[in-house]
Amino acid sequence: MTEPPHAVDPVQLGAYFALVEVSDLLRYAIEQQLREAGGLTFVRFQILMRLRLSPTGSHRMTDLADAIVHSRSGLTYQAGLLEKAGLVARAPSVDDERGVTLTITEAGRALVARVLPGHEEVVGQMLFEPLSRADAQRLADLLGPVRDHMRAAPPRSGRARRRRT
Amino acid sequence: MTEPPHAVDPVQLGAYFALVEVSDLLRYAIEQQLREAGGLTFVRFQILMRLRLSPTGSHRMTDLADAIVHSRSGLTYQAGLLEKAGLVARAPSVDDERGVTLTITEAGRALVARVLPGHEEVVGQMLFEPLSRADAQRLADLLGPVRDHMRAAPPRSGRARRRRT
DNA sequence: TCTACTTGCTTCGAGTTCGAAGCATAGCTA
DNA sequence: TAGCTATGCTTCGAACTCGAAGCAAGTAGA
Repeated sequence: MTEPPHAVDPVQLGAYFALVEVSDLLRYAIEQQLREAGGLTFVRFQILMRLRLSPTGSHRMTDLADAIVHSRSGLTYQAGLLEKAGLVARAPSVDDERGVTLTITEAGRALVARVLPGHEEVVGQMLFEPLSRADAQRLADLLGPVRDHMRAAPPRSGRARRRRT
Repeated sequence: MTEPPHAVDPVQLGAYFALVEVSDLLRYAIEQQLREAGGLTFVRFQILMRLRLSPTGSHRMTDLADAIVHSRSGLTYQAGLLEKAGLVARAPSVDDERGVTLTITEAGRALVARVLPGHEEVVGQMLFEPLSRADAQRLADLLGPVRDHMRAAPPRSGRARRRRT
């Protein structure tokens, strides 16, 4: 006799609830700050950040969608808005005519530079004020492997993972 | 001379990014399961769960909105859907004529009972498979205080917190 | 190289979210 | 108790999200 495969015990339940609440509250606070500071949403901010962190300042649409855990159609929409605002440039990918490569513009970099300090302040206050440096390290050590596991594992047993459209 | 008040160091950044990714990936997996198992969204599931966990099976709208970190207008919308589906009942609060109390119905309880095993399985697989029991305890111990801090603290220095509408 | 399958992105429609504004009830202060 | 402010919820419009379907370009096998 073995245990049911993936029952959730009370401790796990507490961790799960706390995780959901913390991420929702954090996201809400972040959205407020970004909106006041630069008229950005969190999704758009994440796109700009990912582009900015890239050495080339660019990413393919699909890679970006996976990175920020967003549907491809939703990313198309957001890319359109960012392009219209002059914050990114869209161009067909060089090696694959189907692909679209997004590149952050100077205006995009400037906007990120403008909102980033306030963003860090919110994250610092909301998430890290109650955590010591060692706590932050522990949190990263716990969640890093979880993220890798989630990215690797097929979400439902057996069946193939459907990619988002 | 003191440090900048809330700069984010690389370790914190890693924890922050992992937290955002983990919660997004988890939410996506949960949404899939709930939809397949019972035509529910995560928001509706959270509402039903909160009601079910209450001794009375009821909650006021505002309390519910705060609990699940949702706008009041959004909750009104969802409550309407749940009521139409016969999963909750809406009634004016007894002690405050303005208030609305949501109560889970038997059909609501039945639906929760039906989708909960699969839900726990997804959470167990996605979130807790890479974590030992001690890890889960550590995660809860880290995130619990963070949640309490977020719920207590005014999000922006000085200014009064605007409540969601 | 023709055909069939895959992949990358966009378009589309339906559903969901939010904040602002509106309305009704409560509560407080003079 | 009259009037002011605060609170609880809903309505409304605009914005955003998703999956399905569609189209174009790559890829692999005969």
